[in-house]
Amino acid sequence: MTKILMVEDDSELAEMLTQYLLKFNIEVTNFEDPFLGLSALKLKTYDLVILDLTLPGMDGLDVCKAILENHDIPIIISSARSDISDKVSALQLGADDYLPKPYDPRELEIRIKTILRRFNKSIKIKEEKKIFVLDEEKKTIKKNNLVLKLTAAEYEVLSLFLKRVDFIISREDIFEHSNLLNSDYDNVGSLSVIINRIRHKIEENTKDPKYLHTIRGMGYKFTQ
Amino acid sequence: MTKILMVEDDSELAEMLTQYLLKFNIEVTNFEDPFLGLSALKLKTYDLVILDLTLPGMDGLDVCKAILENHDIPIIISSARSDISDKVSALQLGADDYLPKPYDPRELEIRIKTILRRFNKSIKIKEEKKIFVLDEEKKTIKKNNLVLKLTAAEYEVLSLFLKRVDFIISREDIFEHSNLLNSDYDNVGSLSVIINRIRHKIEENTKDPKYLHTIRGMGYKFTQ
DNA sequence: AGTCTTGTTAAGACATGGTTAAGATAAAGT
DNA sequence: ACTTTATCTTAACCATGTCTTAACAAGACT
Repeated sequence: MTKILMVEDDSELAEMLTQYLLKFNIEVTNFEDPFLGLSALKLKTYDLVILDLTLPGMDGLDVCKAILENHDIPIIISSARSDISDKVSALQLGADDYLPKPYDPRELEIRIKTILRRFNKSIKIKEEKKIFVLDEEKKTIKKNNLVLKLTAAEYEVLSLFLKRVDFIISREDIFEHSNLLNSDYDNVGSLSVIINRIRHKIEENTKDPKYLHTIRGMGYKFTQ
Repeated sequence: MTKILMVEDDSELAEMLTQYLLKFNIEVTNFEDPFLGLSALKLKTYDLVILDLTLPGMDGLDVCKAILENHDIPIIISSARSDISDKVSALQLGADDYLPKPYDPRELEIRIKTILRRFNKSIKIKEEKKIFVLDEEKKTIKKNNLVLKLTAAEYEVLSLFLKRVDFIISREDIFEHSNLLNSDYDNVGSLSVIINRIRHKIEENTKDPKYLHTIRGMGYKFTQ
């Protein structure tokens, strides 16, 4: 379920939006006071913030700034002020979208989804730092920036896996693509020995491999 | 090319708009009679509908409703009636925009583009909402973006269900389409065991399945 | 000779698919 | 409402084929 923190002093509007977004499995928690909202952000994890700029007696842009400084979370600014400069400064500050009031709840819904999709992708990219790096020129494979000590045959096999991450590779395929290994398709036994040796060099727990998986009846599969 | 179906009884206005939009690679087909328009919608695929509310002798809102009930297509309402309640009910009904006549063709053009962009996005969101995704190349099935740990037989069966979502599949069919399972049509018992094992891997509550349903006397049915 | 690498073998660990039987559930009959 | 019957579920168990792995042998290179 998507959790949204809203800062909106118009409680009627807040209630309406909460009800509307609930239909799309989006849970909204509203805070009429921006400082309460800020402290709530520290206590719970939210996916997105909807922030009303036209707050009584204070500058919403300052709140926006405070949130961005302390949290890595997307923000949608909504505002009754039709001042174009507000829009510009909000986006410059790092807000993800700007909705001039009044707006259609569906519009808000769509923007939320768009932003979350975008945001989740960028999170994925962050996580996608590769653990294993193949250098074909130097004929080395690094794990966490450390060069693995591999024999020629082990390198051949592991590099094949690295070139086809997430794909199932049959034992036959491995023999075909490796000129080192004795290409008798019969000696499947020797391959599992090599796999075993690779595992001992790259896995923490050989019995429950994290990277080099056995796909029974089909072959092996490497996952980063 | 974008195809638009228009329902407008002012043929002069219709012709003007058609000419104008053609410049932007938008093809407009106009129907002066809304019922002709409705049946045309069933025959051809359009990207968007522009509907005039002020139709002679009938309520345009009913037409709007009829379209929305039968088609997943964005609608722009145009109307000479400056009644605010018309606008509200049109949008509540599910129309995407409301243009009071008279309007600038350029305005129409911008709205069309905005709506189509938005609509395409929301279609994408729908697609991304698929909980189960089958990757036949990698031989994996993901639930909520997480690869399920399935045995060969389990994969065979579940992938068959994913290819025929919402259809009832008989036990016999499952045996026919799976080369893994012992194809004695007698050992139906083993199949329910496999189904049971799949359920344990994909359902939260095995006793009350959300996805893999039993259709007593007929077989099973998978629902996303 | 000594070290390193690859292949062979065999024991046994393991996963998987099938079997069974008891129990749960739903539909039909009374 | 109740019993009966057919159907489906599910846990436990087993047979089987597959995979792992240690130990050793053979060869290659230094």
